[in-house]
Amino acid sequence: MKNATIDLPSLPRQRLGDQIADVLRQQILLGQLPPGKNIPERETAAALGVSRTPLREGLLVLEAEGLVEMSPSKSPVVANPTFVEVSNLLLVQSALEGLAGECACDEASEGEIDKIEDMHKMMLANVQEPDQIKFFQIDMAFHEAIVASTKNASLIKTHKQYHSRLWRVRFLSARHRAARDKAMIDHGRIVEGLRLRDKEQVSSEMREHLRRAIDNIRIVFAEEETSTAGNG
Amino acid sequence: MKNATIDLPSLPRQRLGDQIADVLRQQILLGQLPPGKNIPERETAAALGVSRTPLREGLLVLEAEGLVEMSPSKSPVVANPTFVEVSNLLLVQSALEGLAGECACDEASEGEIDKIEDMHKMMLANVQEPDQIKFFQIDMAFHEAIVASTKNASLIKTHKQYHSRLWRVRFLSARHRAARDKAMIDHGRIVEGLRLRDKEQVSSEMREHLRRAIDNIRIVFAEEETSTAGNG
DNA sequence: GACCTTTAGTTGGTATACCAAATATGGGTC
DNA sequence: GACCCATATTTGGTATACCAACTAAAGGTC
Repeated sequence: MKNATIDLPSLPRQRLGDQIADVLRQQILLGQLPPGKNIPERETAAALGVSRTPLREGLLVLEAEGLVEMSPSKSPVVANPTFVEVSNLLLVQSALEGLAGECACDEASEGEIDKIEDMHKMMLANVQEPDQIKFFQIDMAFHEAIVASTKNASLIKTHKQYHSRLWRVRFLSARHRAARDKAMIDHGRIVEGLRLRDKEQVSSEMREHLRRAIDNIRIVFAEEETSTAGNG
Repeated sequence: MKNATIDLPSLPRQRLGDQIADVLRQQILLGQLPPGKNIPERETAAALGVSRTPLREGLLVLEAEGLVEMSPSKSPVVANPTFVEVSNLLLVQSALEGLAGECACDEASEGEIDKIEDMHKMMLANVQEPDQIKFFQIDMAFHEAIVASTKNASLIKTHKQYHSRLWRVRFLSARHRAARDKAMIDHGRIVEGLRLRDKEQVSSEMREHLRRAIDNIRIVFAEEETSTAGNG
């Protein structure tokens, strides 16, 4: 096993547990720690070059976020949500982004809207590129930027957590060209509404954008169903 | 100091850290641990009859919920949110409850709506009682019951967290008779909409109900301002 | 040969011990 | 007498050690 020690700054600017949570969260989002994977405490702590105490604190953070499930006498495990659970998550996220759209019309500066529009244009330029990761990352940044422009710290934090839990499945969904095309249409209307500061339009477009995503994700789960059935 | 040891079941059915989080959360909500109060780890652990490790895990839970703030080399402290922060929390909660109202129209059973209506009637019977705590507790249970009827686990959990953070300030707000009267009107429309399964009505009533609460809470902060100014 | 029992090993849960940073306090100096 | 520096104490952060529950495997019995 390669020694995956994370770099420890001599001055602990941040709690080690939070840094560990960040590292593990990245690994989960990127699929290096796939859903269902065990995360034994001793082994993982040794691999990261830390003790069990901060590792455990990091795992508890991820458990609170819903990315990891812990149960007594069993190794913590990367969450593997069902379609219904993901659907529920998307509903909540749609409500959060609906609010974000409304607040952004009040709070976003022109400069922030400029940057949001830039992201939209960059996505348009990449919509037919084979490099899906780039497209997807800008997609996520687009949504994050709108939420950030509301300056509502609670909204930003809660949205970020749902973002993490939905990252993987939305990434799988973004592989479909049709889903990307639909997303671009929605994004265009959102940017347009932001320019006009039209709360009603932006709010409902963002809300419905995510609700439509549920259908795309149903396809992803159906594919996974057939592929796992083929393996068994 | 009285020994406030919590009862430890010989079989740890639940993680000790979570139990500790529950105990401290109750104490914060009830004002036994008022905003700004220090929660030193060693002292508190000793008072609860546990070691620092699980106490710390409990504190981290409360920090994630926003009820406690932790910073290096300083005792954890009970959060003391500003009006702007509370206002932001209420906006998010309004979005969550708006979604809950919509989903409840689809998912709530007739029996669940019966219980929700019972709570409403019980509040009507207590609206002019001096026992504000009882009125307030039913008020909170009323909102919780509607959210629970959606069967959306993520929504329930996130709503519960915001519920905790808003508990104290909403309790202070509920002392005002005018606020209670207004609440009863809103609740009546909500129950009516639930019976009719009118998503649009229930959703917008619940959303606006909480947004109106912002004004009541502004009054609470104004009062606190003057009272602290008087003390200084 | 199959099933039950026991035991060894692994897991997470908790307590304790150690460390470093920050702070408050007391003594010394100007 | 006031201000500065050194030190002792208290804080949270981390590592380690211990424990109880669960699991799985091996050996004995029917």
